[in-house]
Amino acid sequence: MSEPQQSKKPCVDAVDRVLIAAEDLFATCGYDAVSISAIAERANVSKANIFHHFQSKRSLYISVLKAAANHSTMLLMGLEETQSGYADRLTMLANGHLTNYLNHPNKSKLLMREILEHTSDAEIRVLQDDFGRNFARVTSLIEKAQTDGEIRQDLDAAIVAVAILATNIFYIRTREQMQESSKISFADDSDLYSTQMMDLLLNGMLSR
Amino acid sequence: MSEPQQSKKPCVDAVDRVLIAAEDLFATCGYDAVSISAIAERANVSKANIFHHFQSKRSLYISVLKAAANHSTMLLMGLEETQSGYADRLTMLANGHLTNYLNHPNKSKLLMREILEHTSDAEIRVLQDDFGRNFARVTSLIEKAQTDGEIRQDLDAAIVAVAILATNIFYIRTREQMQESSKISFADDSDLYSTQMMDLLLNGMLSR
DNA sequence: GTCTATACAGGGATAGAC
DNA sequence: GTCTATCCCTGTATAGAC
Repeated sequence: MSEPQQSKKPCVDAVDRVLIAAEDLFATCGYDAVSISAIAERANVSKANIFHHFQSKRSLYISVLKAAANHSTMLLMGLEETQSGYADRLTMLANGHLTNYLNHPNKSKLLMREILEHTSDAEIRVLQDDFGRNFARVTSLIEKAQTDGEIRQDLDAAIVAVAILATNIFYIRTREQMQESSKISFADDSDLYSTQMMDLLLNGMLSR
Repeated sequence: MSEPQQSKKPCVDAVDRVLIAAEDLFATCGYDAVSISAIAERANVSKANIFHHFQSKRSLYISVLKAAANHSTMLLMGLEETQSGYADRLTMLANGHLTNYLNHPNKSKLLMREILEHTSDAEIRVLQDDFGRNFARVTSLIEKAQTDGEIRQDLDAAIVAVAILATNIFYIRTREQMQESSKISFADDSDLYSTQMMDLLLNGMLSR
């Protein structure tokens, strides 16, 4: 239907360029350390133009966050219907969670910052609730596995969920530091990390 | 030797009041969101006075960070000499790590932020190196446990260390959110959390 | 050591032409 | 929709009196 864009150099329209620049800068430097001027410069637009499209700096930030959230939210869907055993499903879940984040480092940095920080802003509470719902979904998957007897029934399902998510998040956030200090075999091999960690979580670390 | 201080209301000298105020504000709001004026107001001194004692905002921040690091660093010491089995030692380690952070939320927030973020600042790299050394110490404790046969030898010791630290850090950072969403039994009982998590890590989650 | 006053840069946001 | 120019405020930092 629409004509092919007459490729100007940017080739995406201004709003998108602003959103991309903002995502990048906010993710790297944090909200307060980024100025509208910096975003404008990187997006090749004027400051005033940004304020034309977004009511305020904060609302631009919220837009960026929402885009990131939409992108990451529906990862878990479809997992409930898989046929394989629960251990496999949990492994797939952990792996999917991890690679999604590694593939979109900016979006994940932004979301994590807001989820781990305790904000009073209503718009952001929504994101935290999103996360809470996803967490609950993981928990209930684990509960099913317990009913089926595949997972120990004396464990709190939430503890298991925390273990899976926590280790993933830690890995993502500290990967770069680990790479520097060498000696850590899984630092630049997320599959290796994932395999070993799930082995530990599933089977424990004590010798038998 | 020294005379008892003639208790003025503050009862600590200006520099300390500034450091305390700064720690509190930086921990809660982050570096960029805190202004010298805000610190001055809370500490009951003038802006200029802060700049008299600290060369710049950044150097004040570094001072606060260093104080926090000194306080938290030598937690692990003495653990190598304990007599009990490795499983107990690791449990004590995890527990100590956790309660230390819960008892000093501001210091831990500040340190975590800087450790998890990838900074280029040389002064801050020092803190990250500190953390790296502590991490290495935990790892080598685990390696000893493997040599003794108490812990599975097919596991990478670093994976075990990551699992312990990651779950603790996640717990600390998300405790408040968990408390809101109820249904999470260990949200306001860190001992319960610690016990259950170590049970999971030591024994795994699969039924047998 | 502590203050008041001030310099000066950069921030967010608006006005108005094109 | 996009720009240039501008407003006003707040931020860090300094000067100089006490």
